[in-house]
Amino acid sequence: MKKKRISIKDIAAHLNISVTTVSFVLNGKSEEKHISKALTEKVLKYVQEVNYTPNQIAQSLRTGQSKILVFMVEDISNLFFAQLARLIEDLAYKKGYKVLFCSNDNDDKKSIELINLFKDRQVDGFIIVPSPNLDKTIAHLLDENIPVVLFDRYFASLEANYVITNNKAATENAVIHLFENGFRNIAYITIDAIQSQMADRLEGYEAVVEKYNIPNYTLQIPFEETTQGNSERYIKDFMEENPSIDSILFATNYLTQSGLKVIKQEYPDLINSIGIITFDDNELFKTYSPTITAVSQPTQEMATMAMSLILDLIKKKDSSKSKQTITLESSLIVRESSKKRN
Amino acid sequence: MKKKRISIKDIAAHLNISVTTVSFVLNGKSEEKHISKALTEKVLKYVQEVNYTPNQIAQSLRTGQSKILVFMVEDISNLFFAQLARLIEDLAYKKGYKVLFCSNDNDDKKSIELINLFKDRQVDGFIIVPSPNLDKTIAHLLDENIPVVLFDRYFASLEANYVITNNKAATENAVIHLFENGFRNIAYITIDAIQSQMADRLEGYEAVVEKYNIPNYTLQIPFEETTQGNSERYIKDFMEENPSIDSILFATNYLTQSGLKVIKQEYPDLINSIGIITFDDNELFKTYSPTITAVSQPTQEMATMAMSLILDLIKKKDSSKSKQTITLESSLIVRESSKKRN
DNA sequence: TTTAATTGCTAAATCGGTTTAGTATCTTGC
DNA sequence: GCAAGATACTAAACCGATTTAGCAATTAAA
Repeated sequence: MKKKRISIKDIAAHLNISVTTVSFVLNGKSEEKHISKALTEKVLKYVQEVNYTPNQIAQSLRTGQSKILVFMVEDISNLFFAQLARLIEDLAYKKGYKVLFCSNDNDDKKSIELINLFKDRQVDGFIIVPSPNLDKTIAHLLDENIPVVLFDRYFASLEANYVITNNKAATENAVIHLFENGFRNIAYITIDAIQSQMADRLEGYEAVVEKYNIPNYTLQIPFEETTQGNSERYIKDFMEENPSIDSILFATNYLTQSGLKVIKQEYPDLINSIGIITFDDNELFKTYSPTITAVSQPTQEMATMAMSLILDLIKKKDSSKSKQTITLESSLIVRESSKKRN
Repeated sequence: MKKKRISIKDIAAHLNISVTTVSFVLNGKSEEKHISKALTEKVLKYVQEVNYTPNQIAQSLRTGQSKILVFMVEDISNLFFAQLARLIEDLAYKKGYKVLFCSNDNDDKKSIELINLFKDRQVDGFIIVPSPNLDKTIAHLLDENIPVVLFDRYFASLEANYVITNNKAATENAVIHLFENGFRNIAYITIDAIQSQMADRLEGYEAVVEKYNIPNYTLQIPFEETTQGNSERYIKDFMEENPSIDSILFATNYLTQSGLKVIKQEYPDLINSIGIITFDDNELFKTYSPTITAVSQPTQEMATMAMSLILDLIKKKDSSKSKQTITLESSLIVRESSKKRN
């Protein structure tokens, strides 16, 4: 019933030659290894005929290369990461790699566990959206000469390859845009994470607010609270305490969702006048009422650069060389929500 | 510099015992294999000390088990699938499995390629959202006794395990709901796929329309057109040709997005009166204006059942037994968009 | 007291490939 | 005519685990 897979040995046996020869032919080393044209053809023909493909597990064991990459994100069900996952997937498959996706929930313990799991699988490289204190673990990986590219955030303390966006400029532009559209009481709602991407975004906001000498309304929600669905309570209280707010910049897409919910429930009329800018675009924002202005990160380039870096690292196995750091620019997709309306 | 991973051989050498013994101890077979308590302890202690974990590639090669599952969806960047991916991921990791996600774009050729890639990796099981004509390929997998669970759709022609939702009932309920809320010219916008989930949804719509003796407005957009961003043109033309339509049921979440865009652009006032129901809920629908009524599929149960089925199949290696088929019920999340307004 | 069973441990085969280090034959160059 | 080099191919080691078969010493049963 259960016909077992055909192996290289079966092929060798059937053709009455050695497995070595078959292996050489299959790996395109016929010429280099002086396998005759005739025999090469014969092998190739038979391989085709029986539809043989090598067992990658065996290949991996011998070569140490698994042709598997890991893309570790905060949460694969977050649209931003899901979109990136798709882009990375396509790029990787084109290069003969498969991708293991995983979600670390921005949790260090989970990240470390996952990384160890994957090391045991001898994955060829990691593209990691690191949790807050993962620098030590990443450093270990680098010590072991394992290809790693950090993504979306980096560690100032750690010399590593990374692909990020210019988060400070992004929030600066967003706040300036609100200011230029007449908003003067611009709130910034973010999470309390000390991670680079959030620190940079906050810095951008604070810089502009200070420069224009307008009030600083910052709400930093503890990250754990956001995952437990408590963001709305925080935002509600914040808005209650600061009734003068005329606009809000949300630092992440899930905070925007919570914010919109609070506005809908508590201040239904406000949606028509309050300034809103969100991080990370969403197709639905194009038709929302009002349409929502968004900071759009260049996902395609981010994915392309990350893949390019990781493949480079895999190629030259000594990754202790100089590190590459890539910073891409986000763009502000201006829609109705960031302009004075009515 | 590059300190290589420690292997079972190193451990055996250091403790002056055989690799066999170490392997037995590590696999908890000390008792069964009569390894003394003392030696067992010693091995365990040293293993702990050097922080050894077995090379899974080698393990896989020997045992034929990779502890990897494949979750093949249409498009991992589609929120519906991304959410499912996350659920499946969590369930799988809890059971010691990793998950390779991949997107087949509902394309048969791509599906087949992917499946072959994964067979070479000796993955332990497949959870597949199959492309239209994948039945033959799936049948081959079943012949080879490889665990497969179909997901979201199935093949009438194929006896296989699957987890789906009751799509016919879902559209029936949606159309009935619109009817009961006073809508009489209910359009149904779908793709032209002949796949079970779409066929069933269409059937549900047609059944109710016929029963209530109201006009049938069906738009079937070719699937390829949707992926190329041409849905909007189709919808626009459709609405132009059928000005009497007072409500629309969208068969997929991306069609809803296109539909909303057309309404926004071409008939901006219509959004306040037209009846709308979408397949697959989205957090933003809760705050949209109007809030959008959605057919919500029970993602958590779907994931749970799929994992449960696939693990069952893996356990009892002879999967030629009777097939399990699971049909879950969707729920209609009623919001403003499906009621008469103004 | 002898045989059988149990205890404690290990050598070697195996999974399915890749790669190193050959061997044997055939060409060349001089 | 003979050494050197090229040609055509292969045996065996290896990757790192699991597993089978079996050996030697001890204990239990007859």
